[in-house]
Parts: sequence; structure tokens; C-alpha cells
Amino acid sequence: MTDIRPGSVTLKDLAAELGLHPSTVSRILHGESDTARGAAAPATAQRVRDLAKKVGYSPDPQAASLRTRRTHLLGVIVPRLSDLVLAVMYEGIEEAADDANYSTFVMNSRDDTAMQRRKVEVMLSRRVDGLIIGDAHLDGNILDELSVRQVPFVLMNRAIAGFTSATCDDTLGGALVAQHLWDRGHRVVSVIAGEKYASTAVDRTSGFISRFRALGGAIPESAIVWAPFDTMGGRAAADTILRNTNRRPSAIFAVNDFAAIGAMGAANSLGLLVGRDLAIVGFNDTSLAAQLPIALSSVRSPMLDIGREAVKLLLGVLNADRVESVRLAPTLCVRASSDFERTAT
Amino acid sequence: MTDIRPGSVTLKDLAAELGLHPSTVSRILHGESDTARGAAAPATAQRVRDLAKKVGYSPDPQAASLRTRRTHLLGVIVPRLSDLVLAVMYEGIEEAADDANYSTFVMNSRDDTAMQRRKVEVMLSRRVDGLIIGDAHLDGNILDELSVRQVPFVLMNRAIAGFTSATCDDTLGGALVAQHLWDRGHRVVSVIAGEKYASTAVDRTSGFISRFRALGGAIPESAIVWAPFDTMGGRAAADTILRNTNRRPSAIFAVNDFAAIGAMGAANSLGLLVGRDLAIVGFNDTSLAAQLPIALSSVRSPMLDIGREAVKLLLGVLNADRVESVRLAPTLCVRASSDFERTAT
DNA sequence: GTCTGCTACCCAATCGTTTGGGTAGCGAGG
DNA sequence: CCTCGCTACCCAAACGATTGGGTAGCAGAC
Repeated sequence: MTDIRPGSVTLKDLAAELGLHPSTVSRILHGESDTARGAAAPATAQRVRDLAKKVGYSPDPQAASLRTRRTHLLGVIVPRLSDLVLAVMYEGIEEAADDANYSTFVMNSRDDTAMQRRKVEVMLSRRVDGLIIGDAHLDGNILDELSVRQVPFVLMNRAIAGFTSATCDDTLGGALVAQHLWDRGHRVVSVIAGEKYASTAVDRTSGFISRFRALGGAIPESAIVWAPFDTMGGRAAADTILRNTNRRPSAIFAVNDFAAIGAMGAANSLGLLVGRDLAIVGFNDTSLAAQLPIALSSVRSPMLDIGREAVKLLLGVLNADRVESVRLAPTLCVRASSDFERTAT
Repeated sequence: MTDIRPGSVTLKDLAAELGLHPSTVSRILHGESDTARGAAAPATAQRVRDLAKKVGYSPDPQAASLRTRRTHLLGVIVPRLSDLVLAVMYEGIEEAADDANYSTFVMNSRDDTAMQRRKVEVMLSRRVDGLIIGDAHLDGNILDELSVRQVPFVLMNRAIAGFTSATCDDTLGGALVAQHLWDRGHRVVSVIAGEKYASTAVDRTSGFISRFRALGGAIPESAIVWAPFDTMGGRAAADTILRNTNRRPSAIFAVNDFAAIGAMGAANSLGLLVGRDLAIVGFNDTSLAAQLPIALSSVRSPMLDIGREAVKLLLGVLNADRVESVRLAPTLCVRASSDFERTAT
């Protein structure tokens, strides 16, 4: 811990103090293995490093990037950080970026197209080296523009064909749930499917449907309800589903834990006991799931790793490497909300 | 929406194109009301602005701050963004900062002292203009160091005597809960008090105790359990409290919604029906509270505003204004979890 | 004795803005 | 005619780091 304010001492100061030229000091402090490579005499290098440490020298990043044209800044855009899922992914991002000596800006777009555009412009006007986009919509028009403008970016959480992304294998996640519910004897099921513009919602739903049908089950279109990713959305959707007495399901798959929690509320209000009368399974296994009064079954997705992978991918892109999208495998955590056999009616 | 990458056109380019000097262009584009004040002829100013807009000129912030010694960057440090409370406050920060043309870095410190120090250093090495500290510990040693180093900063969410902060009036919040529980007939109560190093925990607890005692109630030390701010912590604390058969309370105040949710889980496991056998009240009124199977009573704190106020305060400090801490008033939202009369035993 | 190759440096331009200090040109007042 | 005060600009020096291109000095080879 230095006791002075960073920025008070510059490269030039160091150089003057030691009777060297700033460029020499720069090379010593910056070059990694240049010590022995004609950059400077080992003794000099040591002197420089010692002084730098002693006076708490820290290079001015704006000055450096003015010259190098790289800011070591990454922009992250998410729908909202108050969505626990994105917040956790961001923790992974922060960690990985920090390790690579990058800093991150993060902004909320509320999944609003105009806001997305605005935030992107703000990020670019800050001259970020690249973007991590966590709010991609399936009609990826903004992404095409970014490509044209040659802005380096990768997607996170939501995937769009043609762009590299770090996501959970949502299709598999949906399939795991279908298998689980089928195994427990459920034949009439519904899905609270999330927002249609999000690949997470679409893939989890289609993964679920495909597997369920492959097992011999039937899911009519009417059993799929698209709704916002939050508790309110889940509650309303579940209400609709459960009030349809023609076809009341014995199990509901909500593609998001918060929607699942809302669904539990709706079930409760209708006098259904979740975990006995009705099975509910969520997605993401947020920290709440296991702690609810009736513990919620959920698909655990490696959120931290998704964030970290997104950074790795973006750094790859910046480095002009060939990068491949990564798709991390989820696992199913069965808990009280669905841990029972459906007895034939 | 420009179709080129920001940074491709500079002040010098604009000047050359118009046959002007870069400094003239700078003054026109930067000066607010300088148009008529001898800075430039109105016609010229218009030409400059038109061209700037047309070619999508956006000034290079690193170059500007190299010269001006101000980065228009704010650093925000929070325990964890995956804590909904801080995430929402951050949304307020982002909004207010954006309005003032500042950008924000946010980092998680996990309430770990070493990490707090590290993150502060990272922020300072990025040359932020100031810091918003959302993870202050009551033994504010780091803060003293920052003061000595003349780093501009303000506190958010947690207050420490002697430093300016934007917080909820936690003492009042605690008092509101005490009054409510007392009014409903509860005489034996317990508090899940949170972490001792956080002013939020301490103030909410002491506000509660003071009011309860002022009303004539008794709260022994043993009725106060300090625990982490999450579901696990709340669950464990509630378990301890409820298993103490010598003094089983009819109501529990958890200073945080997540802890309250954990407590609900514990109550449930012990066969107690929250909202009939046991009253539980949380704090912050996070979006989940109202949607839980048994809706949770909670003290609503103006989280967004706290974030916004923190930015205002910090900008004030940067502007060398005299600033006063702000303390926003909370309100109590009574819901099913505590909306019943305690009948005398 | 010259040339080559190496070490250990130095020099100066450059990145894009900002800003204190000019100055040319013009009309008006004395 | 000189001076004053405008207006509408221009000039150049910063800010701090980076980097391509030197160069002085020395050792060894031919």
C-alpha cells in the first residue's frame, strides 16, 4: 500500500531521478523478458524497479492508451444487473478481466432496443477495446451493425447464430428437465417459456419439448406460455396455465428461477401444494432456489464460468485468434418442488 | 447512429476539413455558452457542429483527460453485485452518472478487507475521479487512509461517522418494524441482525430495540443473533432462535430480505406457519418479497435513490462543494408474513 | 586497421485534446 | 492619425507513455 495518490509520479520523474531517459525506464518497466535482451543492464533494471516500487509509481493508463490505441477496457452490457443471473456472470467477468489486467464497464439496457444502442455508443465513445453483450435479441440487428463497424465483441448468456458466444447448453438443460418430469410420471406438462427474443428462453423450451416428445409425450402449443423473466411474469403465466381446467398440468417447467418462484406463488393461491399436487422446476439454480420454503428444483448453469469464458473469448478476438463459441453443460438439481412420483389419476 | 467506429475522426481532421485550427474547433464543440462570446462566429460554429455530427466525431476521452487531469470516471465498490440490494443501487448510480456524463467502474470486494484494498488500488490506478464505497466497515481504517491520500469519495448504503454518505434511515426502519410488531401484539421477539461490521445491520437492529423498549418491551441480548446477510445465514440464525424452547419468539425481524427468506425456510422445517404461528419481517423490500408463497413484510428502502444520491454527493465533493450526508426515509410494507394479530397465549 | 556485432542506452515524434497567450482586422472615439 | 476594444481566430506547449530509429563504446574476427 502506497501512501501517495497514484499519478503523482511519472515516468519522467523516475528517469530524472536515476539519470536515465524515460524511454529506457519505460522499456524496463514494461518489457517482460527484455531485461537481458539488450534493453538495459540488469543492475540498472533493478535500480529502476526498486525506485518505482519505492515511490509507488503507477503508469497513467490514459496516456498509455493514447499512444497504444488500446484502453484495456471492456464494455459489458446486460439487461439488468438486478437479475441475479447476470450479476453472477458479471462477477465471473470481473474476475477474469482483472486477471488479464483489463477493467470493465457494465451497463444495463433493460432489454430495450433504443437503450441497447445508446449504451453501445457510450461504451464505444469511451473507447473500450471490446464488448461483451449479454442482452442479445434473436433478431440481432444491432449485432450486424457492430460487425460492419468492426467492433470486437462476443455474446454471453444468449447465443445468436453466426456470432461467437459463451452460454449454457440451454437445449440440454431443457431436455434434462423433460427427462426428469417424464421419469416421475408426468404426462401433462406446461412451460413458462420466458421472452421470445431471448435464446435462453427459446432453447430451453425447445430442448424441453423435443425431449418430451421424443419420450412419447404430447405438448400442445397452448401449453407454452411466453412471459417476462421475473416473479410477476411467472405468477401471471402460471395463473393462466392453472386456471385452464381443460388441461391442468401436473408439472410446470419455468425457464427461470424467478418465474418459477412466481409460479409457486400462483399455485399456492390456488390451493395447490407444490411438491405434491404440482411439480415445478426452474432454471439457473440461483442461490435462492435451495432455500425456499419448498426447495425449488432447478437446472444449475455454470454462471460464473460463463462470465469467465466470455472474457476469454473476447480476449481471443482482440488477439485475432480463431475463437469457437463455448457452451457449458448444466446439471439438474432435484429438490422438494418436483421430488415425488406422479400417481396416475 | 453513426456507421463508423468512434475514434476514426479527430479534432484535427475536422479542423483541416474546415480550414480552421483544432483549438478553435475544440472551443466551439466544448464551450457551452461561448458561441456568442468571441469564441467563434455563429456561422462558423454552426459549420463545425454540422460537420462534427455528420462525420460522427466523438472526442477521445483518454486524450482529453490526459490534458485535463480528469477522467470522468467513477469507481464503485460493493460487497457483491449478486446482492440484489447493491445491484439496484448500482442501477441508480449508473443512471445518475450517465446523466452527468460520467462512466462507472464497479467491483466486488466480498466484504474482505484485503480485497477492498486491492480494488481501491485498481480503481485509483485507473485514475477514477472519485469513489463510491458501498462496503464500508464500521472500523473504517481504509477510509482514513483514503482521506489522508486525499482521494475524493463518499459512502453508500452503509454509513460511518465522520464521512459523508447516502443511506437509508436504518434506525427509523428498525423502529417502524418494532412499532408494527408491538401493535400486533407481539411481546417476545428476536432479531436476525446481520453482520456486525455493517452499519445497516447495527442501525436497523438498534432502531428496532430502542423503539421496542420505548414501548415497554423487553429484548434480552440472547434474542439478537448476528448472521450473514444471505439465505443460509438467515436460516441458521432462525434455526437457533426457534429451537430455543425457553424463549420462542412470536415474531422475528430480519434486517435483510434474504435472511428473512432463510428464516421462513427454517420456520417451515420446524412446522411453524409463517403468518400465523410466527411473524417475520424483512428489510429492503426487494422484488421478491411480495411474490413469495407467503408474501413477506418488509421495510421498503429507496435503493435507486440511494444510488442516485451517492453520485450527486460525489459530484459535489469533486466540485469542492460543501456536502451533507443524505439519509432517506423508508416505509413499511405489511404483508401476509406479519399481517395478523398475536393472540395472547 | 577496418568491419561486424553486441550492449546499453538516448532521441524525438507521436497519440488527441485543452488552454493561456497571442494577433490580424475592423469600427469608433478622441 | 493614434488608440482602444472588439471579434474571430491561430499558435504552441503541454499531459504521460510508447516506440522506431539512432549511436557511443567496446570486443573480437579477419
